Amino acid sequence: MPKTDSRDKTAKPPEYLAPVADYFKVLSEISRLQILSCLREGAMNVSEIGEATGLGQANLSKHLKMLTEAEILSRKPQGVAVYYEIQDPMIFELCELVCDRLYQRMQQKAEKFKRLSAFSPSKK
Amino acid sequence: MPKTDSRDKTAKPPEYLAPVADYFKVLSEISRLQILSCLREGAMNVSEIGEATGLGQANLSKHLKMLTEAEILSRKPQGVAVYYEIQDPMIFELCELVCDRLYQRMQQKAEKFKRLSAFSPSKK
DNA sequence: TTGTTAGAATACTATATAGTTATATAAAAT
DNA sequence: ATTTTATATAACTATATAGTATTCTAACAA
Repeated sequence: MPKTDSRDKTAKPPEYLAPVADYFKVLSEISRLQILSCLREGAMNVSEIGEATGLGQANLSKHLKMLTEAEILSRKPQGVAVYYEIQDPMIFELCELVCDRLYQRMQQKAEKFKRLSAFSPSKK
Repeated sequence: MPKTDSRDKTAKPPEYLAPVADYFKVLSEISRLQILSCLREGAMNVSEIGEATGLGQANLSKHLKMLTEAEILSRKPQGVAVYYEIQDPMIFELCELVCDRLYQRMQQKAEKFKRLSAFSPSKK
């Protein structure tokens, strides 16, 4: 019996990955991150979000729909206005993880640059 | 002096959100998640990844390039083959957070369905 | 009722990108 | 040197989607 690599080299079927990919896709657009960013402070109605982000009305409406369907935001009509608020704060965990990591990387690159740059005094 | 809402209603400038959006975008495609999924077990070369995922060679090569440029994978040529491996395991934290949450939601929906479905005995 | 306002929906355009085919490169084998 | 093999790159097509202009709906106000 030939000794073979015991790892499962077959990837998981893509169907199971689709919901995860879809979730990340919602978070992969600047406009939607802008919306989430300004809703951190609490609920806002569409007009307010529009002012805060500078997004056009129809465009904003579409993004809000996506975020709501992803169950990231919840939708609360109040008279003629509609308030949106964060329904799942986990997104901020995700964003912070990514932000922190990107920051670390920048720091590391800056450090490396400092150590190796041509005009720094070389360490002896 | 009018008492105004003290919240900062101005969203952060989009430039600062772009790197975060870009990062999530890398994780927002099934094919790339497939690649990451099968690299959990350790380094693999391109052919192996191709077999495991069923992705076409050129397509796979492009995805690997993206993942490498995002500093998620690292690239190790070995003779004529090129091995890729996870460089930043943080992605698995992210994926797990999302997976767990999606699972919770499904469970909650199942529970709700069970409690409310027309043919269950109604609680007295 | 009529008008006004907030938000959603529709239709359209422009751009980005996943996948594919074909070609290029470069290491190893002959 | 030539061939073979592994990977990368370039060119192309097809699809998805962000943004915008426009229309629709529904709540409230006059």
